[in-house]
Amino acid sequence: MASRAANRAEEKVRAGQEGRSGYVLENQVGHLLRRAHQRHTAIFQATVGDEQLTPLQFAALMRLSDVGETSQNQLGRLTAMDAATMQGVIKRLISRGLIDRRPDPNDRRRLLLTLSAAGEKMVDGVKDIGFRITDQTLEPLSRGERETFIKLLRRLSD
Amino acid sequence: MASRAANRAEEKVRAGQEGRSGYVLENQVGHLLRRAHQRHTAIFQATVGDEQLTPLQFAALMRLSDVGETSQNQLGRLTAMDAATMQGVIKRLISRGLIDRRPDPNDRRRLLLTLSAAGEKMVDGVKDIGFRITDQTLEPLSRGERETFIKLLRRLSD
DNA sequence: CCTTCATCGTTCGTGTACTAACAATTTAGG
DNA sequence: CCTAAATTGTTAGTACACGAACGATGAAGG
Repeated sequence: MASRAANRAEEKVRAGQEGRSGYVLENQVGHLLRRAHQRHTAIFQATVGDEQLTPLQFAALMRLSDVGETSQNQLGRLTAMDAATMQGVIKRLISRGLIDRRPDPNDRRRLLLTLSAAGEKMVDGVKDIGFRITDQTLEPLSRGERETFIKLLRRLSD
Repeated sequence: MASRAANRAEEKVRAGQEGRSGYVLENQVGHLLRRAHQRHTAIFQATVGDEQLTPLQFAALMRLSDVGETSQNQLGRLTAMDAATMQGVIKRLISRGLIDRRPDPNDRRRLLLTLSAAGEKMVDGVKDIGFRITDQTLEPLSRGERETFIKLLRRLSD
């Protein structure tokens, strides 16, 4: 085993007690948001299973299915992704044949995105999985708590 | 301007209405967690200012200040970081002279970490900033709502 | 017109985040 | 005691995340 001193510190930390600094990481929103997001990502990966979609790829596909044809930047805005991030996500989806891209005839700066046939099929297949993932993530809360939580969380994410 | 159709879709999405898929991204916890985390990170960067610390570097320093000397993996457990992630965070903190590292005399696999003098000074300087960041992140909520939110969030992050 | 300003998509650099594999240890069990 | 299992830290690979800078284009104004 490690050192006894370190173990004592670890137990103290697990119990949420403060150390020298008076700064308890477990009480800070940032830390909790990060951990909750980590947990959700793990659930996502496990539930989405064989489809091998990441959360962002999933969001982009669902959104594209909703709005039809759009430009890359616009899809980024609709999914809260940076233009640089979007670029990578789209690149991977195109290379997997789930999205088609063509130049906008009315604006030569733009690239218009649409779901390919395979993309449409993918969306149909995973739509329900999305709800299951949300359910599993919220599983520790009661029905009423879930509503409260979502309502508050939404106000912290605008 | 872009196409009218795309704009109509964008407005619809902003209003939280559903599209073809019946899957409203804005109602899914994962998406909201991601956005709230994004917002927090932005607040963190803006508030921490000149110190140039990232959230993870901040967490590692505060934790190390609490527990004193520990190994890398153990510090990772105490801050909810993967061993591979921890490795990178520590590498950067060492290269900035905020952390010292020495081999554990009782276990030759381990590396023991401590705050350097500069690290101690950094911790003293940024401790208060941490609370200010938490406050600013929770600013959209009332005092009672904040408590509720943290309590629920903690249950979703274990 | 034509010049200023904004937008589009890309690339680079830095920093999470996690899986998988690895060599070097240490620990546990027979 | 000795082998099998677990732990420690590292690396490689993939995927977000964002600031900053870029060239190309488009829009608005005088």
